[in-house]
Amino acid sequence: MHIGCPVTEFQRLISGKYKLRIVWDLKDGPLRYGKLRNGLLRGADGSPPIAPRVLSRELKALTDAGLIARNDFGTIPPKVEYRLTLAGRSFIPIIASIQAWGTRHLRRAG
Amino acid sequence: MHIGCPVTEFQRLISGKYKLRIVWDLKDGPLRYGKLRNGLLRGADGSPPIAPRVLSRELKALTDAGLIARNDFGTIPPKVEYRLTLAGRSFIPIIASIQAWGTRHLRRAG
DNA sequence: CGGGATCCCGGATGATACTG
DNA sequence: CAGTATCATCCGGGATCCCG
Repeated sequence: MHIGCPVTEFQRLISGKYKLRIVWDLKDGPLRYGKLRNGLLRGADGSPPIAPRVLSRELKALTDAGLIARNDFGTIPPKVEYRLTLAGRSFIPIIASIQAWGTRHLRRAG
Repeated sequence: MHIGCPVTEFQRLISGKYKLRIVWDLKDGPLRYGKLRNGLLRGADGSPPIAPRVLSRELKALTDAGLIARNDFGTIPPKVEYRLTLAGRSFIPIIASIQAWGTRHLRRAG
């Protein structure tokens, strides 16, 4: 596949409702699937909880993209950790900018 | 509507295949609909050209979001310009970071 | 506990034709 | 020139069930 424009590619890369949030939530260290899931639940303002399929899907996409890495401990019961790769970590400042920008310019409508 | 997390809100805001590109392409000054359209065509690597409906839709969304402004000259033939608002302009550095990051980490596969 | 398999739905995207 | 109307389609997202 061709890459025409890095911006457009980025668009595709983070397409997915929770991708940025996932990367962001991993900034302080590895998290297990369940923890990640619970973190994404925040906003009990009526927003539906994330479906396992969706979280799984986005985690896989981010892993394939090289932003995060999967650590399967292979135990019973299962334990799987996700952590940022170097590429993923290098992206954190940008999300921070986004967050700052959003806080200033997306100030709630209601 | 509630805003849980600025990052998630941002996700929603730029959801749309070309939104970031549109903002980015406007950074050097206002552009007319057709110019914008042609600019988005780049990447004649087989990627389908943007459908008028889609461009129109994204422009409206960005306008509603307050990132760009629409200037209708009301002439025949029609002339409509789009330009960044202050909020939109303040977002340019972030897209620049994204571009820089993408150039470093999304290095083309082919 | 961490998902995979399956089914469903709505919205986003795309192609084409048409108009003020 | 700058869109809108219309129709077809694809895909992301959600819900549920189940298994190792």
